[in-house]
Amino acid sequence: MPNTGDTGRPNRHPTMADVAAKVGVSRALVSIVFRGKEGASQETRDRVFQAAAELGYHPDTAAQLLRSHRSRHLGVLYTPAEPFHVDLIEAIYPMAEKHGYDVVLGAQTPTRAMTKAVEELLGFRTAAVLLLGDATLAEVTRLAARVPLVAVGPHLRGDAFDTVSSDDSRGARLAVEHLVELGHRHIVHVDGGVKAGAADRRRGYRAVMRKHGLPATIIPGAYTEESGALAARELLRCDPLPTAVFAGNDRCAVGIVHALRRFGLTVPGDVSVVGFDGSRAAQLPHIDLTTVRQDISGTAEAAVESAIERLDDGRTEAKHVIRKTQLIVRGTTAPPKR
Amino acid sequence: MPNTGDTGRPNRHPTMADVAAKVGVSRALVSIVFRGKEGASQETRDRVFQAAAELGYHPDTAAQLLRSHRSRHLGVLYTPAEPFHVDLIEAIYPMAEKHGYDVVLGAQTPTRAMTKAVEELLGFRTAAVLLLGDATLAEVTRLAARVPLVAVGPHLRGDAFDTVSSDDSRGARLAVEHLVELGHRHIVHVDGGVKAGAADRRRGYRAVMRKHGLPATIIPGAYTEESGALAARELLRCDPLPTAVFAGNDRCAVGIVHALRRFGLTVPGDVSVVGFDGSRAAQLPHIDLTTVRQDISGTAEAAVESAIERLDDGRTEAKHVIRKTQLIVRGTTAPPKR
DNA sequence: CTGAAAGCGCTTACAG
DNA sequence: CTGAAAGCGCTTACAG
Repeated sequence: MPNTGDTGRPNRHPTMADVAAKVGVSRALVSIVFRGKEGASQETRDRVFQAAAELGYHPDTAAQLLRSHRSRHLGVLYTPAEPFHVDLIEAIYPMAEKHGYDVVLGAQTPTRAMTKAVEELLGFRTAAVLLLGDATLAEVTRLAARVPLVAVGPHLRGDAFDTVSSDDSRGARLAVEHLVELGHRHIVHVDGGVKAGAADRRRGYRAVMRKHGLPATIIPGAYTEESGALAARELLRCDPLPTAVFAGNDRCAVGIVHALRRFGLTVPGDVSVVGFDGSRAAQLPHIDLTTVRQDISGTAEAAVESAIERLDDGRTEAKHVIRKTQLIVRGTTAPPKR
Repeated sequence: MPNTGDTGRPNRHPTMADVAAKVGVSRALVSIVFRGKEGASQETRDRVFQAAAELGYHPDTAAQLLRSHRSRHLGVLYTPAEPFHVDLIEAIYPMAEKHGYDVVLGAQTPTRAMTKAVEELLGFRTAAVLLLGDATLAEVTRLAARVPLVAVGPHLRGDAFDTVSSDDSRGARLAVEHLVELGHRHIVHVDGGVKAGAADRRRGYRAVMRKHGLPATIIPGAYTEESGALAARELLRCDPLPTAVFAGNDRCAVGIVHALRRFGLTVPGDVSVVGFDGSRAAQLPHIDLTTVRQDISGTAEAAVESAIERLDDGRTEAKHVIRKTQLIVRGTTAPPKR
């Protein structure tokens, strides 16, 4: 018995030829209709889309990519567990769409190194790659030799890739000046170690403290809630207790706030806390965190546009964009009671 | 002047032919080496990989997919902003890899509906789709007609798709029994509305309360921190104040804990709180949430294996897996003081 | 191992 | 609008 070809499996996708046959036109015409090119009457377009819908036809992305030799995909390398990255990719999607690009996500997870995620993206021949988060100059340079690259976050310079970063130093100064203006003199910084922007935030903190003749105290931290909770324990060992803390980022700040409250202290009554990022978590009503907001949609916009300029406008010189930061005063800062 | 073909752009990817030419072998042999098939000596393999590395060659996924007519990609539809989904995808990656599959992420965001993400995944011709989170029976059934489908989370039944869900009802009973055993009599449930598992968790709560002759009180909620914070305000209006709360999920529980502490109450001193999910957030030291853990890695494993069975073993009957839940007693529950 | 060949599902000119 | 044709970068037999 000959095989009928019907395996009963739902994954035999219809092709352009099926649609063409059903409508009674050429495959080329179907292609034209689906790409929205001129050369087909409105009536034909309607019939083609109608037939496609009935058949459940959708173009094969792999075939389109292969033949057109022109990817309309932006690869985005990100860490799913990083809330700030999630905020960024949610902003990247509409920006990419505006320019006619799709987004392909490359996830970096505990079991999946950056290199693995990169190879996957390059395997899909994405037109460009947006790299969120930390990366060394060597990594970025190597990647940029293979694909147009925009690094989002790290303060790196190079003429083979673009970057979009925030004015972390200025943001830190805004945060600390705010605390000083409220009357705080004993302000501690829980830093972000070697993570993106951490050095500049430290610098900004130190500069303001020096300017006001105040002693700088830095507790080593990281950009996580755990590190904030840990730092809070350190804080409690200080005598006298600092009246304010400038955290390396929002996640760290949230950890600090919760740990302090758990230990029976009030925020901002006993201790004021400022974060950094302006993440969604900071906005939650039970957190209501005073923070330095990075311009997330502006960053997403600049990153996508940098990629588009290289892709569609032929720009080849590097471009390094720095987005402004903004102090958002909310409920975790107040004048010191002591 | 003829165009040399060198545009100065870094995105002219080398092909298999380039590698073959460099090594001095046929393209077919390079293909064999890259797919790890037999038919090439160890020495040839080394030379091929060496040349590929020097050229920066990586196979074109689109071309492989197109020609082999056999996708080794699992599409995963998820919501980046949902921490529980992030925990799941991090577990899905290694499981998929174990079976020789790659993962393609389809993101559902505020600006990007599920249908859009689905079309993208189908455009890539992923071999199967794992659907995380909420979906209606109609949606799931329609999708399952086009691609082998595993729905993770929703308590749906159908013979066109597989599901993996948790024993939410039993989990809820474990949580509430725990509170009753501690001596609580006034236990409120902040529910998850129409979200996945919410109905079963409500049922479990009601069953235990009824069994012990206790009055059931349900505050309408959602699976978010905001809803928890909101519910905490409701709670404070209760007279007398309930001594324990069973939250619809961990995010909601975290919102409740924080809001209560912010209002000056202690957890578990004044109020005990139990969550649901066993998410990473619940484990954080400053939260230390008592919760009902869903078997995340077991769920990921079952979901991937269900897909693999349809793909590689030809299974066509539906399979509905229910994973056990487990009570994890941590620091947010204690005997009532009142 | 080689080498020629076919073909996956498309896009892209091109003559009619 | 059609129709035949070439080709994207691969995989997959197949004869040698």
